[in-house]
Amino acid sequence: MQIATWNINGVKARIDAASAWLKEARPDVACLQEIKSVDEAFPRSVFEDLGYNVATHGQKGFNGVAILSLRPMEDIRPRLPGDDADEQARYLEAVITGDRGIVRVGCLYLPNGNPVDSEKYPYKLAWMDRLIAHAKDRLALEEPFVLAGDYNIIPQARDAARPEDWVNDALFLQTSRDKFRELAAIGLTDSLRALDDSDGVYTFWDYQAGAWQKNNGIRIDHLMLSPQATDRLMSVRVDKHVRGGEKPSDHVPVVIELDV
DNA sequence: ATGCCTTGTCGCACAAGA
Repeated sequence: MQIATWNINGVKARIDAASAWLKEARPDVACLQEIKSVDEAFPRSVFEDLGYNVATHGQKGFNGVAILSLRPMEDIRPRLPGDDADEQARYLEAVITGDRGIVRVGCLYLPNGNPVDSEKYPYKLAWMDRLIAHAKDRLALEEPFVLAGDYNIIPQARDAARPEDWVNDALFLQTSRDKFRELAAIGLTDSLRALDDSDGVYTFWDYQAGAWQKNNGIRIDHLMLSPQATDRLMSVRVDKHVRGGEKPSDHVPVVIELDV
């Protein structure tokens, strides 16, 4: 089963690019972030016509996540537990049954956190604490579990073309990276690093200042795996060419293959 | 040091992103 994550930066603006990639890659599951759409306005039929079941957790104007799946989804749950007052649509979970068992997929859009001297940074850290708590609960189920999304975290200096540009940024601050390391410490494996130790692997290139042309990228989109999912990990790839396409998102898809 | 670009909301520019 191929499972992908992709921050599409607006579903309405990305209908053509998303359709083209889904036709080409045909992932079994695609976790989308920043749909920037309410549920009622999400162009479901575009994806249903491509054979996908659609689950959304949207919000007006900003944020919003969706899961597309060729197979039926069960136990669909929006919202990250731990703060009923949190209005931001950043988490959606579903269970999908493959030929050799189930996989639980969490689709997340972790807060950016900039500027770091604003309320946005403590919100990011608190959201990460809730994610760690939720991941612990899910790990206790001992299922194949994939936590896929835009983490807005550069894990290490080698995950940025110009790490010196990011030292005071919420994506690379030590406090942010330490919280990401906690996810690994409780038992989640970074699927890309499990199979690919090379430098220069990026998933985001800013629209500004010719970042794509200069390959000034960062790796912030991750698929983190429970031990039961890691045991089934066959491959991982970044579909970098998508960034050079027509009217692209500033992120590209990351795709894993699990033997489930 | 800041903006560089892109998106969505309705706006007659602005917030937010990373």
